[in-house]
Amino acid sequence: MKENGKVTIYDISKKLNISAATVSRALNNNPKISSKTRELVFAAAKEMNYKQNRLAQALKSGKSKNVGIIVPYINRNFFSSIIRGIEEELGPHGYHVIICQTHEQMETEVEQINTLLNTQVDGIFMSISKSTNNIDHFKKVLEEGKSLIFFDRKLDVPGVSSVVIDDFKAGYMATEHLISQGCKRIAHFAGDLNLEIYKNRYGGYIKALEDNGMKPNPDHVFTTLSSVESGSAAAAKMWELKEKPDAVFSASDYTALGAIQELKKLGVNIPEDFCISGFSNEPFTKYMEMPITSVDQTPLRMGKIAAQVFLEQVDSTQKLTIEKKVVLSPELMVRNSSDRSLRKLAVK
Amino acid sequence: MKENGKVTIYDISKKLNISAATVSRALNNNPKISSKTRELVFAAAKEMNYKQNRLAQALKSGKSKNVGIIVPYINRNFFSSIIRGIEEELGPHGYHVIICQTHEQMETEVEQINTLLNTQVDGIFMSISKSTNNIDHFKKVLEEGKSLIFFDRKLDVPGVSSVVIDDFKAGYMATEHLISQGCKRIAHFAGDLNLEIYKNRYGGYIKALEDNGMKPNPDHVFTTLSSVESGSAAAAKMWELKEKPDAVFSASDYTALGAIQELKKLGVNIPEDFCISGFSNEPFTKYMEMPITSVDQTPLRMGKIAAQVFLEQVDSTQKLTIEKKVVLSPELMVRNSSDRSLRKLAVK
DNA sequence: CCTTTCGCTGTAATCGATTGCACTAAAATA
DNA sequence: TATTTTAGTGCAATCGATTACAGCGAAAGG
Repeated sequence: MKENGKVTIYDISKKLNISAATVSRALNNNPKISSKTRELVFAAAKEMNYKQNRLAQALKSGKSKNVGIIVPYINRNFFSSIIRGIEEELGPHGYHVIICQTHEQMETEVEQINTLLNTQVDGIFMSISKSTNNIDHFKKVLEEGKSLIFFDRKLDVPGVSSVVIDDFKAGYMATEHLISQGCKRIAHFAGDLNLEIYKNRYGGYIKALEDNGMKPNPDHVFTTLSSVESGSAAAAKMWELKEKPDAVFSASDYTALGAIQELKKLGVNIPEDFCISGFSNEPFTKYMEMPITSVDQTPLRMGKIAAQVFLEQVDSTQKLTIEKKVVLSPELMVRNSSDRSLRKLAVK
Repeated sequence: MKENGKVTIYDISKKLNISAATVSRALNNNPKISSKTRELVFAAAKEMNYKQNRLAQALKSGKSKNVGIIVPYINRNFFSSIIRGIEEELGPHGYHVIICQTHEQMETEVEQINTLLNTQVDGIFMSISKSTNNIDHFKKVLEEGKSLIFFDRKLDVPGVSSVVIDDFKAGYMATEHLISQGCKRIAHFAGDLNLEIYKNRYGGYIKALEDNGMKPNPDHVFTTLSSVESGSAAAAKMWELKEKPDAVFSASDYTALGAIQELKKLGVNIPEDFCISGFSNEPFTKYMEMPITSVDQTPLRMGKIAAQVFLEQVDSTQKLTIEKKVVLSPELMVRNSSDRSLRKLAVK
């Protein structure tokens, strides 16, 4: 009782002179147990401060009620918001979330998956690392009968569900918005085009131009890393062009910020002479003196929906692999960096 | 072998016609096993794709190799960075981190602690919620022989280690910096003074004033919530004073930002007429057009050190409760919102 | 040649909870 | 009264890995 905080059903059974099986059944509200016994057991359990050992239960049942989440880095607003969404949706169902980071290394990713499987998680949520180019480790998860769910960054693996935003549409929306502001020569700061998400943003950008009768200009597309420095460098290069763009759709908020800083130095008026849209709706975008237009990926919602997909899968009795692909609609947050209507109103 | 991805040491023992005990010993490199057998076992394990079941091992050993982390919200840069630090330090030692959120509710906090204990975590890291006013649930953790470590927001509980920054010193440093910039009437935007951290920041502020021969003025202290709105409201009120302050040390970056926005509206020149320092070094502070001076709490380091304290405790064979209190030094990030030296140089 | 020692392996219990099956008494039915 | 239900419990195996203890064969010592 006072030993080490370790009270088991055996301790209860001894005290009550009944079998451990009866105690277990009583605690689980098994209808075969008389209400009298049940009450005795509950009273004793409370008095002795009994706590169920979830490890033992997990071992017996084969369900640990733990899920793993693997992301490149935890402390990125986008990822931590998704994690929050998953936790909030799964917590009430008795699940705990175990967090892992890959640091963008596929090697680490493989390792993390292995140890999560060893730990007997009931499922794995993840966003693949930039360097991931092989899907064997994902297949292993499925072979063990666990569900695997990709969010945001994914690869096509049969049997794996995914929750992503429509990056193509996002690119399209952002570009079209810039067009609606009267911009005629729209540039693009692209990310790593090997990643599906960046490819799609780029694709949406191109399509929006074409649909509006504008000819995409390869000189207006700059490959960048997701950093402020990379953004200002690209902006500087962009401004050396003979035919200068009058807007940029950036696949990252950081490059958008870098561009703004650089263009201000160059004396460009935003949004009068140049409009900018970023991507991700990072917290800082709305706090700037010149708030930055950006695409919100609704990470909290993404996390919650990924969790719901998982719950559907574990609840379903059918063993056959269900594969669900959810594509969420992004939301364009129009702000000063691209909103000319505010200025026009002010002029009136 | 192909059943359900479930290969156990028994499967290996059958295939090799040896006992499971031998397999277990071989896998654990027990010196009593002949190297010949060991090699056979390793070969078979690899071939059959054996994976150790950490649940079973945890149940037997009483060590789950899991730790819990409880924070108000995961998706706050400060907390997610601490979590990252803990994960990076503990991961290589074979630990997994389980994340929980309290949403600032003590009731949830108690619940989370209970389920973490049920899950047999080896230790718990946490930052208490704002509403926590009772320490019974913390005592329970110690009674079960698990180590408990507070980071940042703590309460004094015997036997509980903690890793915090020196908020008093931080308040002192920030205030003294403002004084060094020539400010004479320094205000303070305080947080909830029931929390130790805010009380200490306030204390450091007062002491710095006194040490510099300035008389603290109660009218210059405003209680705020950690939000932009609260900051601008406080700034507006502040500007109604007859004796207007010429600087503010804000206990939150968000209120600092709100103040900057409000003061700009009022036509105040920063930092020429008014200096501002925030607190937490939120990512946005350095991205602003007017980057905000702020106190960096070095959350990554805080997480890593908390993890080290934990490791020391589990490694120590002595059962006696070790209690370690680590106080880290904050770092003041001086930026434009309070740095007049830049302007003076420019004038020259 | 017999006994002791050492090296290696097997047996069985254990961690804590769950559950199919068997069993006992009381209640219902014939 | 004899027999069948039924309600309520207990027994024992199980999940997978670990480990104290026992045991066995071979080499070493007497």
